[in-house]
Amino acid sequence: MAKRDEVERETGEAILDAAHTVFLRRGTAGARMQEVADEAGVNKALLHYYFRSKEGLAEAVFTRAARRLFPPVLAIMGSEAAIEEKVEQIVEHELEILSESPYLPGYLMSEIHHHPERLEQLMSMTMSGVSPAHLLPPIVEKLRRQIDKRVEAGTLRPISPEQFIINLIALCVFPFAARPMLELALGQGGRGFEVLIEERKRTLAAFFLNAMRP
Amino acid sequence: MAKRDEVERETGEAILDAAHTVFLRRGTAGARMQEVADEAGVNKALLHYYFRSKEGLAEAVFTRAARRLFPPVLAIMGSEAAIEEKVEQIVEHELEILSESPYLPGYLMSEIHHHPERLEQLMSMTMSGVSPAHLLPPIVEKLRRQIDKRVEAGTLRPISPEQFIINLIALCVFPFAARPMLELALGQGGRGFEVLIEERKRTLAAFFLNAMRP
DNA sequence: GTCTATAATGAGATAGAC
DNA sequence: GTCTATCTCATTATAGAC
Repeated sequence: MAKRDEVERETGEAILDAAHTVFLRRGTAGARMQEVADEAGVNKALLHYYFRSKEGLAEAVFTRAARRLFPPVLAIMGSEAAIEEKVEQIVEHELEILSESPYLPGYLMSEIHHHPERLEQLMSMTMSGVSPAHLLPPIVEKLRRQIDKRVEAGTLRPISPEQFIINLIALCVFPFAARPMLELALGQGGRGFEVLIEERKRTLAAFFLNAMRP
Repeated sequence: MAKRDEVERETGEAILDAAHTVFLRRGTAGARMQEVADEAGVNKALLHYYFRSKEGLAEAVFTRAARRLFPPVLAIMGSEAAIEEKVEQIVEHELEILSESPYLPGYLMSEIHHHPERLEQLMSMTMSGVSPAHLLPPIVEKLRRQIDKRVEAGTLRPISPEQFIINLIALCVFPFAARPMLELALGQGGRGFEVLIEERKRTLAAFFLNAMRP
C-alpha cells in the first residue's frame, strides 16, 4: 500500500489533475492536449496511452467534476434534517466547496450547454453507488412531503420542491458561475469577490429562510 | 431606404444571425466557420469578407448577445420605480426574454468564463450610449439609498445593493443556464422545463419580495 | 459581392525506439 | 511506461476568377 506514492503519484492521476486544470479553464473544445501534457510535465503521447483520446480525457474530467459537486447536495437534500437545517447545511457546504473550486460551476454549465452528450453520461454515471435517475425522484418526493406537512401546520409558505431546490441552488451557485462578470462589476482586484462571498456565507441562509416564512 | 430588403436582408446581417445560432449552440471554440456558412446559406469565404476572422465574428456575436440581455435590466434597476416594482418588472422581463432566447445565459457565462478577453470587450462596449463602467456605479448607489431609506422606515430587511442584485439575477437567470440539467432532472420531454418557467413567472417575484420583508 | 480552389497550419492520434 | 518522430486530417484563412 506504500510503494513510492509520496512524491510521485500515479501518472494517470497527475494527468487527470492537469487535465482538470486545463479543461476547467479553457473548456473542452478550447483545451489543447499539448497544454495538458505541459501542465502534467509529461509527453503528449502519454495522454493517449492513459486515456486513449481527447474525448476519453474529457469524460474523465467531467465525471470527476460532477461527482465532486452533486452527491453532497443530494445527500443533504435527502437527509432527515428539518427544512431549516437543510438550507443552512447546503448554503454552508456549497459556498465552502465552491470557494475552493470557483471554476467548477462555470465549467459544468458550459460543458452541459455545449455538449449534450454529457447529459447521458451524467445520467448513467454512478453517484454514491446508484444513478441519479434512481437517486433523484425519492429525494424530491421526500422533500415534497416534508414541505407539505409544514405548510399544513402553517409554518411554511407553499412552494413546490422543484422550485425550492432551484431557488436554493441558484442562490448558491450563480455568483460563482457569473464570477468574472461580478468581479468586473464590483470593481478591480478580484478581492471584492471574496468579500462578497464571505458576506453571503453570513446572510444567505437567513435570506432564503425569510422567503419561506408564511 | 427601400432597395430590396423584404426577402434579402443585408448579407452581413444574415451571417451574423447564422453565427449567433451556431456560436450559442457550440460555444466559440467549438463553433465551425463552415457550419456558420451553411446556416447562412453562403460560402465560407464570405464570412471572412465581412468579419475578417473567426475572432472578429465571435466578438460581433458576443457584443450583440450582451446588448440584448444587459441594458434592459440596468434600465429597470436604475429607474425611479419602487423596489417592489423593480423586482416585478425584472422578473417579468427577464423570464420573458430568456424564454425566447434560452441559450443566451449559458452562452454568455461560458464565453466569459473561457475567454477572459471578453471582459475588456464588455467593459469598453457601449450600452445605451455609455460604457458599463460609467453606467453601473450610479445605479448601485441609487439602489443603496433607496434600500437604506426603506430599511430605516422599517419596511424592508437590510441588504446590500450588491447582494440584492445578485440574488435577483441569480433567481431569474440560473434556471436557463442550468436548463439541460433541469430538463434531465425533471423528467423526459423538455416540456417540463416550460411548465417550470411558467410557474416561476407567477411565483418568483412574490418569493423574492417575501424574502425582503423585515 | 460572391464563388472555387488552395494554401498554411494547428492539433489529435499513432508507430516504434528505448 | 515514457519518449521522439511522424502521419493525417480538420479548419482557418487567402488568392484570384467571375
